[in-house]
Amino acid sequence: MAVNEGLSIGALAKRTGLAVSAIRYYEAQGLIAPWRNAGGQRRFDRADLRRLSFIMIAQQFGFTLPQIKAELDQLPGGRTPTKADWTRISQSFRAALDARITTLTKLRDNLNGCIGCGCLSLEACALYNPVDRAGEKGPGPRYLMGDEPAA
Amino acid sequence: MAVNEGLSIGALAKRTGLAVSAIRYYEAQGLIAPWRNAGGQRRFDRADLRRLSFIMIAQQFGFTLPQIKAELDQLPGGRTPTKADWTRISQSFRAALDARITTLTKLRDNLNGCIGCGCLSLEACALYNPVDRAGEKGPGPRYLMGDEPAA
DNA sequence: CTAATTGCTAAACTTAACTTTAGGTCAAGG
DNA sequence: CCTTGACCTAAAGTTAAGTTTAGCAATTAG
Repeated sequence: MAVNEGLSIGALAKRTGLAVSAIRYYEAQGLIAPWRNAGGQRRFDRADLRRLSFIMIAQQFGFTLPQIKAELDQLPGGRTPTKADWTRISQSFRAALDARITTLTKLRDNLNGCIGCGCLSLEACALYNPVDRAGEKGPGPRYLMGDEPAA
Repeated sequence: MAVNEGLSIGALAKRTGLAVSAIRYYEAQGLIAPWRNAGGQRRFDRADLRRLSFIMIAQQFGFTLPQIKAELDQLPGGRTPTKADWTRISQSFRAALDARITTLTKLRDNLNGCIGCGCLSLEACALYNPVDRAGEKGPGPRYLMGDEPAA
């Protein structure tokens, strides 16, 4: 337990609450990059705890791993990220979040006037030309909201 | 094109913008229940257009098919649903939506104070005992936010 | 020093929500 | 009547985000 030995994957798992397999998976996806000790085992440093924290929170917000990776890739390569680094990357992040909340709220208000009033037919329903595509959430191809109302 | 022949699956697809395969899939999941014509082909009636509309909108809001089915199952079995029926089922729906928006907003505000300030470490971060689990979005098992900060 | 943990890799399995493919049937127009 | 285009079923493939399994190697506790 010398100061500079780094954390094992199990230790990281315990401290974050993530499964060991999940952490390995994040490495495979390029979200973290541990080094290896003499015996070939992964070693992480403290900064990785914060990266994992960020990943977990970002997922709660509904971001995909590639999106999260894009954010994390903006962190400095060489040195340990500072508070300022984290603040910076959380900015663009916040913007995306705001957009998501706005869209959801608009949709809810439309729901009020549209499904709520029983007008839910394809002709002239505001929900069919949606404000924006509400985030490409969920797996698999996705054909959202239509076209040609009265073909 | 007699008044009472019902719509073919292709017609439905064209009017909703859904893929034919998606509509068949919804039937398999019990979200719609077309009848068959003499030749064994599916026939839908106009009410199904509205059911599909509801499905599409509900998905935009982030609901899963089982959840949507639960709502649709509250529609009257025998007769064609009325405006009042749709209004009623949209109520519980709206409540869930409101909750989702609230959670997201709270999280965003925490992001402000928490990641934004650089405090993103496991000890004493408000985001680690999250307000609520933010919706079981996304496939696969999910271990959310932790425990035992300083084991 | 040895047994019990913990870690390693590669590959297969899981869930949701569909799509694609393969091989055949039905319906509508000319 | 025949040919196209729409439909049918069943089964397999797809994506995301992991988990599970199998068979070994490295660490650590006693």
